[in-house]
Amino acid sequence: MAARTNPIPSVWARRQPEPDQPALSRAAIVREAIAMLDADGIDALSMRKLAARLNAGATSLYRHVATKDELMELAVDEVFGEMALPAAGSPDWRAAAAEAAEDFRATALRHPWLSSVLGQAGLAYLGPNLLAFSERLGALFTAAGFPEPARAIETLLAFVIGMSTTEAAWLTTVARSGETEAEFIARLMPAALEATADYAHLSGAYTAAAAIPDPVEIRNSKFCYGLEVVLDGLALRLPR
Amino acid sequence: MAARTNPIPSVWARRQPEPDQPALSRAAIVREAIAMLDADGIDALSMRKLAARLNAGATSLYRHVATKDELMELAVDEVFGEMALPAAGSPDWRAAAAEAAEDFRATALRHPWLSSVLGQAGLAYLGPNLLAFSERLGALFTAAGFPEPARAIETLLAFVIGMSTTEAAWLTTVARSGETEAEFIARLMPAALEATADYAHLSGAYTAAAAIPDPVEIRNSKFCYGLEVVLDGLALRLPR
DNA sequence: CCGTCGATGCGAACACTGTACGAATGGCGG
DNA sequence: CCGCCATTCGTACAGTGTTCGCATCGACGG
Repeated sequence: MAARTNPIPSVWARRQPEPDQPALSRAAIVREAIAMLDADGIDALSMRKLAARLNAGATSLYRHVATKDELMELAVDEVFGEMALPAAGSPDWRAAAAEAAEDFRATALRHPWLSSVLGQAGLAYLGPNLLAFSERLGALFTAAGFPEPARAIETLLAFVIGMSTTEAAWLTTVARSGETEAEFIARLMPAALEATADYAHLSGAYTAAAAIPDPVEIRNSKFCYGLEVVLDGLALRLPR
Repeated sequence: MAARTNPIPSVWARRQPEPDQPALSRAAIVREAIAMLDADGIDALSMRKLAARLNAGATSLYRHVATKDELMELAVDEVFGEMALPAAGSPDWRAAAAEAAEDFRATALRHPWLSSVLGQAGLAYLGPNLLAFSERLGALFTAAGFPEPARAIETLLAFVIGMSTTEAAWLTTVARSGETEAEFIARLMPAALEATADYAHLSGAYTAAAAIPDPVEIRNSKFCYGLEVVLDGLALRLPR
């Protein structure tokens, strides 16, 4: 028992708290997790790799976070916190709602892994940031005079989530290919056209889309079109 | 080298093809995978367990399926095949579109794992069944006179996917708890009310929802409300 | 009837994963 | 100075997806 398995503890080995490397904390863990998720996608995040980036042992994380799923919930709510709270007092409810929707989309595209998590956990977990966001959205629709503001929220969010999820998944696929979005489309086009050869409407839509040079612009206008549709439909629910 | 690690091969050990257990095939694998996914959720599906249910060795599956991800893509398109193709010739485009939307939702709720996969892979993978579905939807909107049928499809699908994803994720959470949906809600209510104590609109919405006894009915009417909103918005795009 | 060949099945192994457990350590209150 | 408690972390376990190479089998050509 005399011989320790560790090297002789010396003054030099004793690590002193580095002020720039703030001690392990829930906030630091979540922050670094988000950074890894953004950089390398959802599959690249493992507790071991995350711990390594924090200069910590793998199992040390569990002192601050119960489980990996819980860490994900925290990460999700954290990025929801990036969204600006909808302006509830605005006289122009349409503009305010559109802004909130676009902010949601932008956040989802900035963190494409978010869609994966939403697909599994949904909005069931109510973090404070999402809670605040929904509340303000409710205030917005109530102030606008909607008889069923909750329904309006749900409808708008469903559209935004559906659109952003599809878009984020697409961007993830593109990113995995290592190519530009335009390159990826160009490479995929022949296969897509062949697959849709028997389908008049689909192949027509594909060739039409291919004519527009900038894929980003296509996606933007897709989103705007749908958003206007939803807002128009909602406007019909306003009294008088 | 003389002693084989296998037991002495005898006539009795030699397996004869059982006609009711049709040989390993891609179709059989996909079918069984869907059964497992439906029964126990997405986390319960592993190649080994799947193989065991097929009375096969784990790695035998890879003769018929390149990768687990590919298996998932096949499973997704397979369940898309359960949907009825939208009636393209119908004079009432609204009814036909609504029917397609509800069919999509029903399918997503019958296979709640679908949302998880969509969140990761999106609609990037174009299986023949989803292709056919989209094509018919395109025909429907074209016949109805929409100037931009592709946009209409995308908008409708975004809403349906968003709504179904959220709903499926919720149902998965409920299922994991082992309780009825009503029981689960009842147990969650105090926490939800406390969490939303500071938020007038949210807690109001919660208490209002709690008054309605049947949670299924709430979800149905949520979906219908949003669907009507989207269809109303689309109708405005029809010429004249 | 035998020999060969391609397709199929599968056992073992590899590199990882999330996480439970218990031992070590360090700083702090008494 | 002692004892305690929060924190850290090495080890271990039960899995995971997937690769490799070998065994086996049915069909077919000679």
